Amino acid sequence: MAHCFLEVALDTPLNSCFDYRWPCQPGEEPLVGQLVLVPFARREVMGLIVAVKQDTDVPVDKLKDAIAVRSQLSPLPARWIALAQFAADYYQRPLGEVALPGLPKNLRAPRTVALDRALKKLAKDTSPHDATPSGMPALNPAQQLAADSIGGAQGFTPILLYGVTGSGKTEVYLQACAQVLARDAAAQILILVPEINLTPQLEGNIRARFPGVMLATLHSSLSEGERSLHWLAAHQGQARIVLGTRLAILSSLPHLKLIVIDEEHDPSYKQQEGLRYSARDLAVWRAHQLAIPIVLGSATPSLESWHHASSGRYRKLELRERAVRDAVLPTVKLVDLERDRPKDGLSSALLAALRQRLERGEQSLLFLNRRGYAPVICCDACGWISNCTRCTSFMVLHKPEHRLRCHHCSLELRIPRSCPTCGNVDLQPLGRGTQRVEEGLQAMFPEARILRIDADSTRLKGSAQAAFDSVHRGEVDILVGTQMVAKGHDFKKLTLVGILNPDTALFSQDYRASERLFAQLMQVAGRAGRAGAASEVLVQTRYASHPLYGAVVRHDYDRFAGSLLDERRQAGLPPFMYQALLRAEAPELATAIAFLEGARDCLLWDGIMINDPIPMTMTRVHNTDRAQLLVESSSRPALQAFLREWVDTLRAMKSRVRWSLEVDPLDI
DNA sequence: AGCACGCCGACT
DNA sequence: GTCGGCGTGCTC
Repeated sequence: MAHCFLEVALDTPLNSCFDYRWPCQPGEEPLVGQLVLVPFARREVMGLIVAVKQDTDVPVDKLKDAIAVRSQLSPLPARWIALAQFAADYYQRPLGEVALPGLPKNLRAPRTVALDRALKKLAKDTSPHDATPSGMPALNPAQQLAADSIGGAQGFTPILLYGVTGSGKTEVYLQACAQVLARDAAAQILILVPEINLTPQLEGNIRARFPGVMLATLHSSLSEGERSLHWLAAHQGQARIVLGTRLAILSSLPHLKLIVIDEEHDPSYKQQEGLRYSARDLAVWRAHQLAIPIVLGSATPSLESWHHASSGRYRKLELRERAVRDAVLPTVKLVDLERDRPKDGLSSALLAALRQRLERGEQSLLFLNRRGYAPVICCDACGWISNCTRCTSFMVLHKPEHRLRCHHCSLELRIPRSCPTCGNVDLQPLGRGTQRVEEGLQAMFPEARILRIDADSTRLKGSAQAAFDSVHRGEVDILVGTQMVAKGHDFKKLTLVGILNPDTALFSQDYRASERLFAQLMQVAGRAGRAGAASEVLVQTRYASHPLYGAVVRHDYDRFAGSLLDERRQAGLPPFMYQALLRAEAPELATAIAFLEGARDCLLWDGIMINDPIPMTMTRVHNTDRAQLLVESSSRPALQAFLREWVDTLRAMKSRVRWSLEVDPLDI
C-alpha cells in the first residue's frame, strides 16, 4: 500500500507540528484543512492537517499512523488557516493552540455520531433563502449616508462608525447588511457584540428584519449541540449572518463579505486568559486579508481606533444626533458630595430625582460597579479587616448569602460572629456594593419595585435575560446594577441614571483607567431618554472639577479623546508605542522576580526597551505570587521579531516557573 | 497541557 | 502490605 505523510497541528504548547503516516493512493490524499484523529503520546487527539507530503524528516521509529480523517467535513479554507497562523505568530503561540480549541467539541470528538447528526440536520435545511428585508424604518440623513457608505464599500475598508448613544447605529448596521446580502446571493456577514447579554436583543432585531435568512449565533453559553450546528452552518455558508461574541472571530466563514464590531472599544473583545487575542484586531486583519469592509461602531471609540480614524487610516462616519424624533441626549449633572452629604450612599439630589421618577411612573437606573454588600468588613476595636488568606485582596461581604467571598479566588467563609483577633462582636461593613444600595433603597422607598442585576443575581442560566425582560415590561421602578446594565440595552421608560461611586478610577495606576471610565459613564448615561422623554444623569463625585467629568457633562468625546491622545503621545504610551507583557507566577514572589530578571537579561535587541520586573498590583492570587515585565518598542515589526526570538530563548531555559506572554496588554 | 511512571508517607 | 502525593519526562 502506498502512503503519504500528514503534517498535523495539535492543541499542545509544543511549538511544532507533527507528522503522521497515512495509507493512500496517489491522487487520493487527504486535503489540507481537514481534521484528523491521531495517536499522541498515550492518547488520541484531533488535529488539523496543514500539509500533505511525500516524505518526512521524522525518523521512522517515531512515526505513527493517523487513525481517521474526518472526510465528511469540508476542509477548513486556506484563508481560515492563514488567519489562525497569523494569530499564532502574532500572539506567540503554536498554531494548534489557536486553530483547534475554537472548534466545537463535537468536531474534535473521537466518535462522529454527533457530527454526523448535525451534518444531516443541516443537509435537510430547506429554510427559504430570501434576503429581502421586512419593515425597513426610514433613516435620518446621517444614518442613510453611513448605511450607504458601508453597504457600498469595495475592498478593504475599515470604517469607524462614531455615533452618540441612541443614534441608531444598529439600524445602520442592519441596512448596510441588507445591501450586502442583496448584492451577493452567497454573502456572509459577521457581527460581533461584546457580551452574551446583548445577543438576544440584537438577534431578535435581525430575525425580524431578515425573516428568510439563516442566522447563526456563536457564544459561550450555547450547548454543544447548538454550537456545532451553528458553527457548521457558518462553515458551510448556509448561515448568512453570524452573530457572536469575541470567539466568533475564529469561525469559518467561506463567503464573508462584511464584518461589524459593535461597541468596538469594549475591553471584553480582548480574551483575558489562554490565548490573549483581541477579536477586534483580528477582525481588522481578517477584513484586510479578504479585502472586505469592516465597521467599528462606538459612541466612545478606543483611542487606537480614534487615532486611526484621525490619521485617515480608517474612514470616519459620524452620527451626532439621536435617531428617535425629539430624543435628545440626557442632561448630565454632577452632584458634589462635599456639599451634598449622602445618606446610605445616595445624595439628597439623587433621592429627590428618584422620588420624582417614582411619582411620574418612570424608571431609574443606579449604576455602581461593585457587587456584594460591602467590599470589606472591619473591626472598630482592633483594626482587623477581612483580608483573603490566599490573595492580596479583601473578602467581600455578601449579606443575603451570609458569606464573605473573595472575588479573585472564590474562597468563601461564613461571616464571623466576632473579630477573629480580639473577639469584638461589632464588625462593621465598610463601603457599599449593589446589595447594600438595594437594601437602603428598599428602606427609603418601600413601595418601589427595585431590581438588582449583577453577576450574583444572575448566576442561573437564563436569569439575566428574565431580569432584563421584566425591566422592559415596566415591572421595575428602580434598577440597581453593575456594568452588566450599562451596555446596549434600550430601556424605553428610563429617564434617570444615577452613577454612584466612579471616583476610584480617577487616580488609578492604570493609564487606561480614565479612557475606560469615560466610556463607561457615557455608555450608562446613554441608557436614559432613548425614547424621547427628557432625562437626566446624576454623577455623584468628590471631584466635581475633574476634567473627565467636565467632558462627560458636555458629552464631549472628541476633545477628551484628543487630550488623552496628546498625553499618550508625550508619555510614549499606546497607540504610539507597542507593548508586550511577560508574566511569571510562583509560590514565592522572589522566584517569579528572579525568573523575570533572567528574562530581562537574556536577550538584547535594537529598538526594544525592557523594563524591570515589578510585582503585579494584586500580587498574590490563590496562593501564588505574580510579577510582570513590560517590553516596549515604537515599531510593531521590531517588537514582533524580538518576541519570537525571546520566547524561543525562554522556552529553552526550561524554568519551572510558570510564565506567559501577552501581546498588546490592556491592563498593566 | 495531559498523562504515565516513579519513588516515599498514612491507612483499610 | 497498598492508596496516593506530585516531581520529571515525553509527545510525530
